Amino acid sequence: MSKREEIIELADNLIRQKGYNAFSFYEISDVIGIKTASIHYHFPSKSDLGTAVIDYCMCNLSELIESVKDKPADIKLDKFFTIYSKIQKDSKVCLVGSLATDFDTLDHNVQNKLKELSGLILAWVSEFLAEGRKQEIFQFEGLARTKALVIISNMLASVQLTRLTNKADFKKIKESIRKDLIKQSK
Amino acid sequence: MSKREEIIELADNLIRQKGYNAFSFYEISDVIGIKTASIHYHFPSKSDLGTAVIDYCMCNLSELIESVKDKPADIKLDKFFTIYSKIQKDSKVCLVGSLATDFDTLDHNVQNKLKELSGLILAWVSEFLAEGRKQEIFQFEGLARTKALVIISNMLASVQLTRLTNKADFKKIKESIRKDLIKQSK
DNA sequence: GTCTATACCTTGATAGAC
DNA sequence: GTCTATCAAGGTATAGAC
Repeated sequence: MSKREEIIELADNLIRQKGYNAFSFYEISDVIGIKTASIHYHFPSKSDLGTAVIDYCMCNLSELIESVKDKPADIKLDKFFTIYSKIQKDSKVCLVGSLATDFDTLDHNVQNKLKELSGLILAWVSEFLAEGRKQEIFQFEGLARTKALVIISNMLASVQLTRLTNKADFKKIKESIRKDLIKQSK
Repeated sequence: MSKREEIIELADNLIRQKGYNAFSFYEISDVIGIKTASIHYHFPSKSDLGTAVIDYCMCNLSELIESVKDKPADIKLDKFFTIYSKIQKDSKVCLVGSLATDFDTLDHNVQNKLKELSGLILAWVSEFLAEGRKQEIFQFEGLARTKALVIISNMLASVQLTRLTNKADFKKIKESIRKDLIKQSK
């Protein structure tokens, strides 16, 4: 892994653990054994690093989407849930949620990139929800896009909320949503 | 309103707009016409101000809970939704969500106070959900506490997410949840 | 690409006068 | 209670040598 990638991955983790405004170049330099000035060689400004982190996240997500594109909708839902299960296991939060709370403090470049990321997530989830309903795997009322917003909201906030209540709550929330969505044979 | 209250209210707004680590004493001093040193008279440290903000939020919520305690469950649900509608109108986020993303950077006093606040919210919502189901106003499966977690998650994240997608999405999410919950006469 | 050195700014916080 | 003055710490960022 290149130093550039190392920096991005560490920054990603720090943002999701502490928030964008609380992590510093020094923390990165300290861990990967490189001086703060050297980080500026790879990323001239903190905003450049911020956008790179979001880009990295979008690439990973795109790969995941591609890798399950021929799988049934319920498998896609599982994959989607797994993203947040992993996040929650580390007591972190998701990138979108972390950056959304700091939105007003971000540079326009970072803001726009973040909107791209949320757009990608929303499009994917909307698509496999619609697909699952058509194939009678899922059941829900209204627009697929609205249902996607509801489900994404749930995951996004669950990882935040279970920092305050109980780690076990995450699983309960997840199972409750799944149960509501999966069509019961009555 | 006392200077102390002025400071708390402004800090509350700043946390929900920019995040805990991005707001500074200077911003407060600038707005309410008092020097930063004077703020330290009221709140020796930033953590003291942080806990005071959460306390203030808990007091307001307790008053709201008390004011609707004899009302039917669906009115309570409306009141609960209205809290987030107001937040969303200002493009802000809720205090719990904002502080949850910064959780690891907060002093223990602030962390504990925040857990108290989330406990209060969760207890109230669980209670009126259980009550509403018993009176056959609401319908849902499983524990009231789990359903409360799901609904709180939705509101908490909606105000964050609609910063990135579309302001109108908030209302759609809200209506979708309400429709799912309110018992249909079939 | 990475280093040293350093500039420059913003913060939270304190001391002491009024 | 509020002020002025001041501090130490920590942050991003740049210049220039290697």
